[in-house]
Amino acid sequence: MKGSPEGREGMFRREGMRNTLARRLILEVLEKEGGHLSAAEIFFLIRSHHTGIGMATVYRNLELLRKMGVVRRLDFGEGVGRYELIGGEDHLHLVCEKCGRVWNVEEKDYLGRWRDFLFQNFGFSLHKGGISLYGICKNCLKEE
Amino acid sequence: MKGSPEGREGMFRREGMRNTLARRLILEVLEKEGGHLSAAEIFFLIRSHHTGIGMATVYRNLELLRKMGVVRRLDFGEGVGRYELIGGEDHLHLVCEKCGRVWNVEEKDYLGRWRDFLFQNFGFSLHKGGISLYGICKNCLKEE
DNA sequence: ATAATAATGAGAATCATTATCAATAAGGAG
DNA sequence: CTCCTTATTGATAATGATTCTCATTATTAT
Repeated sequence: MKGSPEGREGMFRREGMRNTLARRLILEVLEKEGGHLSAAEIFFLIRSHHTGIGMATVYRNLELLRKMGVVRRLDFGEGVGRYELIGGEDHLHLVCEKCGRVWNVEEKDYLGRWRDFLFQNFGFSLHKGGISLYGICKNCLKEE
Repeated sequence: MKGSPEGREGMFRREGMRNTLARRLILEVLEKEGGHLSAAEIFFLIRSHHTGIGMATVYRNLELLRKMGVVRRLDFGEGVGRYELIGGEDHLHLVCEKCGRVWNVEEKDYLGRWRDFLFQNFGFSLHKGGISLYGICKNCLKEE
């Protein structure tokens, strides 16, 4: 969506949607910060420069952007939803259950074979991105 | 833990833990019902036979059992935690984002190779069980 | 049986998220 | 540019899941 010809302004011009400040700011934060941000984190990052943006608006628009296929909601089992922009290389999330860190891994080969396998055997169409796997990371393994 | 020589009574006998009614009932429900139960579901299943078991007790003991390595907490992104007994064959959860159904898949081969790959390349020790993958299931693909 | 204390139930408290609703502002028409 | 329609907003209340509090109860070692 980032590099689409219509650009930011046009992105919301369908179906009577409007190109509002809040939406621009949310996308801006997601682009600049990258990573996996919670609604609250996005809210406070925006608040540091623009007062008068409400928490509810952040939630509403994240849900809207999700439905539009622009962002993806992630759930690392912390009890908080996290959001990332869709686009760029597909990647896995390796979530460490000890330290809570999340490692992005860009890997196509195994993931592709895995996807084919699941589709052929179970008719299950695995998502392109946003796959999370749980375990213990390198660093935490050392400490044991 | 199910087939351990000490049995149910002995399971809690370590570190000053006690073998209480609530704990026995929670384990019983998890065994009988199988599947992936939420705390609320476990609570109501117990309540149907035994009044006077509190919600807080269910949560407390599920967390305890998790720490003991007896149950696993699952998160399918519904905003509710789900619990299953650890043990038996390792399996994957294929979570359908359309219908919400969860398909248990017992598969060792690919999963094992995948685990080896992640360990060798990233030093990441993938969990034995409780891995969830998101996508669209067979049935929902048909309807599109 | 008794004493020491782990565990409990009930309800309050917390945290993330969603719903409500009057006020605001985006964008098309003139 | 101004006016009008209505999508969107901010503030706040409401919800739902989970955790905390604390006086009471029940389990276990003795």
